[in-house]
Amino acid sequence: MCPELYSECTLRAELGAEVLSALEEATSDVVTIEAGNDLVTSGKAVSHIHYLLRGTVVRYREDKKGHRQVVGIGLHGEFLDVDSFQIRVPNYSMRSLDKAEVAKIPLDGLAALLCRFPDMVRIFWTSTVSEGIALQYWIFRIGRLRGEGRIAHLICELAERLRQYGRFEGGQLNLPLRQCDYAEACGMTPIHANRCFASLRERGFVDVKRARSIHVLAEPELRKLAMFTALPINSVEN
Amino acid sequence: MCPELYSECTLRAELGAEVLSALEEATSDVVTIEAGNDLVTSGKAVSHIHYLLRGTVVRYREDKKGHRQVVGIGLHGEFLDVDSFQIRVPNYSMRSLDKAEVAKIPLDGLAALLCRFPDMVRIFWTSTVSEGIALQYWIFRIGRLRGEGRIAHLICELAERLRQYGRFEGGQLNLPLRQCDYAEACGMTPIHANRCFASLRERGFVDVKRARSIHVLAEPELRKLAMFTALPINSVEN
DNA sequence: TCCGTCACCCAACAAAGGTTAAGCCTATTT
DNA sequence: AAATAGGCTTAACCTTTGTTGGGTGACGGA
Repeated sequence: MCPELYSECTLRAELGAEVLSALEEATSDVVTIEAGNDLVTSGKAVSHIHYLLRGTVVRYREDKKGHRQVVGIGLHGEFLDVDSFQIRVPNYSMRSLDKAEVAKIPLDGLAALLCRFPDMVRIFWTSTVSEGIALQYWIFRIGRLRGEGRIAHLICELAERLRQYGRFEGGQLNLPLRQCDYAEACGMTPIHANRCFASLRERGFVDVKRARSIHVLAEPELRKLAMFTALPINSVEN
Repeated sequence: MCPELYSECTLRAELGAEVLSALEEATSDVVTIEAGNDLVTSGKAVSHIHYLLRGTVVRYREDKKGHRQVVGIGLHGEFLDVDSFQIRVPNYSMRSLDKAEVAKIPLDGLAALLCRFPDMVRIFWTSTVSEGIALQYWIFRIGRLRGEGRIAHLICELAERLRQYGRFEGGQLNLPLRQCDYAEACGMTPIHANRCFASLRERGFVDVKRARSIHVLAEPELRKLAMFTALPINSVEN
């Protein structure tokens, strides 16, 4: 294992150095996933939890016709599925959008760690709560906003998260999401997502050549349009 | 405190008798909430977590214009907001749909309990994970289904949960939800919810005079229409 | 008994979003 | 330099959903 595997972990401060190095020891593999491949497949038992070292991942549910609903986006430095510690057989899948690097921690190894460091349970619980709040935002986004607002809302969320991680330089949203990924996340067709991007561009709120690099020009207006409020955990404002 | 306060708790088996009676001791009040009143208000700090002894509660987020998006439904026997142990200031509200009775456990009392019974942390964490999975279903429902399917999907979820609690006798869904509550949960207008109910009735899938008592006539068809799959936790099938 | 309220119902029209079927641009491959 | 593929764009048409405005029946309070 290369040293400092978890140096960019977003829970670094909470977990502390000792736990991080214990996690590193418990890590069984570091694998590379090519763009478009599944890390986790719905219905197949998992034996590890995943930490994203590099890349971007979507968590999704698929309907009968193979249409995907994205229900979460994993950014590098995040644990992707601590919840699978409880659900051995997930009913969601996860797929990388670009070349990703993933650290895998076996479930039994994690179980041992959680016994050795009881604080970890609290921290992971808090993290799960945090994700739950984010899911409620996601529901609000799809349930109460129409196309343009949904896209704007998702852009705001991603900008907010990147900013927290110190990776939102110059209002630039550099993520490997394509328009069709935004569509799958926002519950609409790619064609409609395209209309929405066009509209946001016309209004001068964003500058988008390709969805993979969005330049946020007017975040306040974007937030207003999307009725976006910052997540309550890990933020001072509300 | 009357005895056996938590006798109908859905986590009864997991928590065990000792913890339940400790919870009962830690309970500071049991209050009655009239229909339509908030238990928890977005932006206002909470000092207690809530357990629902009687009644039905919706958790919702409100937009600027006061339109609600319901993001969760609490049934009696459930803890409504263990997550507020971490988020002191919630950004959601909770409202009772009928005359409800709620047990309140102060946060500091709960903190003491969690130290005394470390297993509780695991149990509450698992419960939070479970709720997260349910939220992903909720996203799928709104994101990938259209009106009729959404209503069907929500009916399936509620039926499933009531069945787990042994309260789904005779295919009768006896909950105080009105059509407009279904609408707020499914991200549509009450008028459209009405059209969807009419359509489900015409097809013979449900018998609805008023939404407050829905008779499920054809659950398999309903599930198929809604592409509903049972929740993975607390269920054998997948 | 009358009145008001609440939940549900309905119809006509407008707007938003899905479907289908193209075409365009750019980066990569050959 | 031509060929290809992926991501984006557009247009025409149709379905779904929202909007507005009104109507019904049951029920509880004055």
